[in-house]
Amino acid sequence: MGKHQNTVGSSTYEKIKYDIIFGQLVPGSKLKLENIKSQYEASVSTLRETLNRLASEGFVLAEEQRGFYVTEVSQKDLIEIAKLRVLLECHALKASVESGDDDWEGNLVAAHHKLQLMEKKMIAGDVSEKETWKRYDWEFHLAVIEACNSKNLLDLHSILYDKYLRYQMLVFTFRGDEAAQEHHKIFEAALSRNGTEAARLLEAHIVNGLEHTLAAM
Amino acid sequence: MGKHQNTVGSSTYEKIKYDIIFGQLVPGSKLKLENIKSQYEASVSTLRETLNRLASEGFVLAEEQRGFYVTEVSQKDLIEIAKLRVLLECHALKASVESGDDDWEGNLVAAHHKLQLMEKKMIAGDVSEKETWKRYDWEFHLAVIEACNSKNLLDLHSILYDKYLRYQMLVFTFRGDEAAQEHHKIFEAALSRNGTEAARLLEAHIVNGLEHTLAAM
DNA sequence: GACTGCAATATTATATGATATTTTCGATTT
DNA sequence: AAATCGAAAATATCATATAATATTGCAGTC
Repeated sequence: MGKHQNTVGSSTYEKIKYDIIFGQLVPGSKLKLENIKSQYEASVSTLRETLNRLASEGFVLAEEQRGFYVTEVSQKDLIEIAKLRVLLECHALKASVESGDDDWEGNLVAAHHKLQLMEKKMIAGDVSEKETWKRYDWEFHLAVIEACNSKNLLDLHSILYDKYLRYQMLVFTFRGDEAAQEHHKIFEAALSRNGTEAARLLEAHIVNGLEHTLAAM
Repeated sequence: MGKHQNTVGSSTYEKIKYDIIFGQLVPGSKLKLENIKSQYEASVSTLRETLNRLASEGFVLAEEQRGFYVTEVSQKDLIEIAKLRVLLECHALKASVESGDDDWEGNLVAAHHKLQLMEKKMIAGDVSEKETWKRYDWEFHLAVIEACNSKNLLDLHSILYDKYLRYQMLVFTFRGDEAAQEHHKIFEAALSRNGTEAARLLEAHIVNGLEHTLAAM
């Protein structure tokens, strides 16, 4: 089967990226190679490959001859990221809504359904699966824009989403019912092929999330 | 002085990136570690760091346990990149024109002046310095958007510009007078703080370049 | 006594060559 | 043809050597 066994490199990449996004590695802290070597059980060379990749994506700061640091966070940076996400995701949404086929609709309906189920659980007070919830949120947002017909755009969006997510995790507080309703409205507008309206709703959704996070910082 | 001596890693990064952008390394070709090791005079580990960085940026394709390849080119990819450049650069331009201060104006005037001088030379038939010309083109486009007040946006734009440049170099033909006039109009609109008009002109400039390149592919 | 500049030392990052895995490809067999 | 096996080639990983940066301690000065 397609179950490809992971290399040490790719799995440490996943782990470190995860730990940065979910706050296990604190912003600004130094990533001393000898320390993280034991923590992630990989050799220096492998770690350097990983850290160079993460530096390209902006999760790590690589200072020549001085080592690696977890990227700092700031309100300004969050605002920049949110604005860029609005710009790219709304653009992708409009393109996607225009050219999405039946497969796209099917995927979208499925992603929305799963997200909705999870949101109901969380609103009911069960916060045990916030991990899964975040995955479903990602899958929903991706499903909406997936038919935009631009791999380059989807790749950029993916990184921006993760950066935005990092800030959300930093000050984790559930927006609950409000966000769920916004998702639902976006879903309906997209499915009825009203790109302009869906983009408007998506922008509001992101901006609301931004303000919520800023207020908690 | 701030003249920091380069590490092997950063200089091989520059070299390989340069060779990809300027077509020295042909699209799709395999980057066998032993081969490029002698060509770029660096060890396997150092090269792997470099190639991982370039893979994050999209200039290299890293296939797990199968090695590294120079990213392929295609008309579809070029179109995607041009569209994204329009989206990001026009957005940045409008923000920049709104908030640019005197320093921004000064920089812009200088960059435009230098570009213009070089364009005159090239139109007159001297194609010996296309290297410098390209740098001035970059510096002009950067100067226009530099006051957009978003490091994240400028970083993304920089990578997109390089990807676009790669396609231009692939089919190198000088658009000459036409492009020079477009630059001049963008410059005037930006300086007179007419963001909407400048963005419209910039979009046309990029789209014209795109069509020129597509036609030559 | 506190501060500055300098040298010796310790720590850390960078780079390398060697080793262990994995894949590729051709020869052989079914 | 398809499948299997094994040698050769390539990648992934590691431990170690080299080079740079930070730190410490000590004189000399204000």
